[in-house]
Amino acid sequence: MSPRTQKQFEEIREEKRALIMDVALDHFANAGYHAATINHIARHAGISKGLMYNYFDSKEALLEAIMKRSVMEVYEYFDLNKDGYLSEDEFDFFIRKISAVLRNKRSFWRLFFQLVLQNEVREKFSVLSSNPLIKMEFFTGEEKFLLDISGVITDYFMRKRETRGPDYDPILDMNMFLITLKGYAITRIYIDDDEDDEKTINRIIELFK
Amino acid sequence: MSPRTQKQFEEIREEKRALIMDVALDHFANAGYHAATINHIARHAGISKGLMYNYFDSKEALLEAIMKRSVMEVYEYFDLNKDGYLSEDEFDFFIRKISAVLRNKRSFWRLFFQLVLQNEVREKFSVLSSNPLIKMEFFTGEEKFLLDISGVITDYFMRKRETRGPDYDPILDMNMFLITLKGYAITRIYIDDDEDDEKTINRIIELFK
DNA sequence: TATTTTTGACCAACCGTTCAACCATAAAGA
DNA sequence: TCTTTATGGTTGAACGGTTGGTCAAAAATA
Repeated sequence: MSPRTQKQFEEIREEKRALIMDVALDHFANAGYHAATINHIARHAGISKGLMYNYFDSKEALLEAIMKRSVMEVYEYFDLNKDGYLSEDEFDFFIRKISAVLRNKRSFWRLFFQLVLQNEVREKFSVLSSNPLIKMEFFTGEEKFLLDISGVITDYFMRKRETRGPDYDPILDMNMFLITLKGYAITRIYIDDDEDDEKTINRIIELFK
Repeated sequence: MSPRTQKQFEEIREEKRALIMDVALDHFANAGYHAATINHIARHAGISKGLMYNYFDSKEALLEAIMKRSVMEVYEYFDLNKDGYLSEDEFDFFIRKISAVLRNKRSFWRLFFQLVLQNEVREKFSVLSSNPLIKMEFFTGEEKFLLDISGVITDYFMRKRETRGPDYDPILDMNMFLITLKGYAITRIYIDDDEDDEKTINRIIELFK
């Protein structure tokens, strides 16, 4: 018989797990995964080194948990399973959502880009992405998680062909869109306070709507 | 007295130094600087670990030497000290040069983006860059090296104002150009064989000429 | 033989990880 | 109300392994 109820324990555990993951994400992003140390994370989370291993099996498992949580947060934010269809009216909203998710989760994106830039980490942790930011495949053991907005985007640009003339090249337009999106992402990851951000966002919408 | 002439020694030393740096650059880019090991580099360069320290004082010094060499190569490739002026006619050539320098030195760019994504490495090795790809400041001890094409680009877009109408916003146009350039760079670093590359390049030139 | 290159065993430091021992809590028993 | 007790939280010393770096000795060269 447990002195505390099962639920109490789980709530406390979940809170502490979240705290550790928050601290670790920042440290991973700042120092890089390999240079980051369990000691540093434990100290900044206000717990002992040993306790880290009560919550996460290993440093690698901690990274996996962080990545999975972040991908799920982005996934839920975009709510792609709802319809998976991007209308022209929703396009503004879509771009603004991307802008917001980049701003709000900068540490994650910093870490994400670092990981996908490294071949060996990419293989080890299965953070596969031939098209980062657009397609994120991530699986740990049995579970598999996939965030893929490439289908939605492809669909959107193919439909544009109907309203544009025969000279319209949907593939080229989409590639330019993806390039712009990634360039915007990298820029936004570095520079946080950009007073021209609204202008830039509007221009991107104007160019690809 | 030295059995070989001073010059002979220096030539051999320079060659071996270059070999080590080539191997190290690939390994740093693939595994990440911190995960990369001196042992691995020595083995793949066909020398012993101890000899590494005959050529470079430390792992950090090796990274600095690699970064400095790469920045100098890019610098010489662009030949910016020649005029520092980018005319409209040269714009095509300029974009194609960027494309080529991204393709030819992919390992360096992979490493570069990894480093500038990490705050602590950025501080430690002074690879400063508020605008990566556009401005690279790098100094080691006394020496200082700077690659900055931002001035040339700013100048180019300010001049565009004269031929465009009063509605033309040079700052916005330049920001979009930089975003596009960085997005193109990130894309090109990941994907090496893109049959649509020529189309993309032409479109970028068309958009910002 | 004089000089430089090259080696690999060696070292201290640090890393991720483990574990036996304590601590805190709250229900159960007196 | 106070003590007991069971349970999971928490600690930090300790461990094995790896790393960057050193150095005395050997090999290579002209």
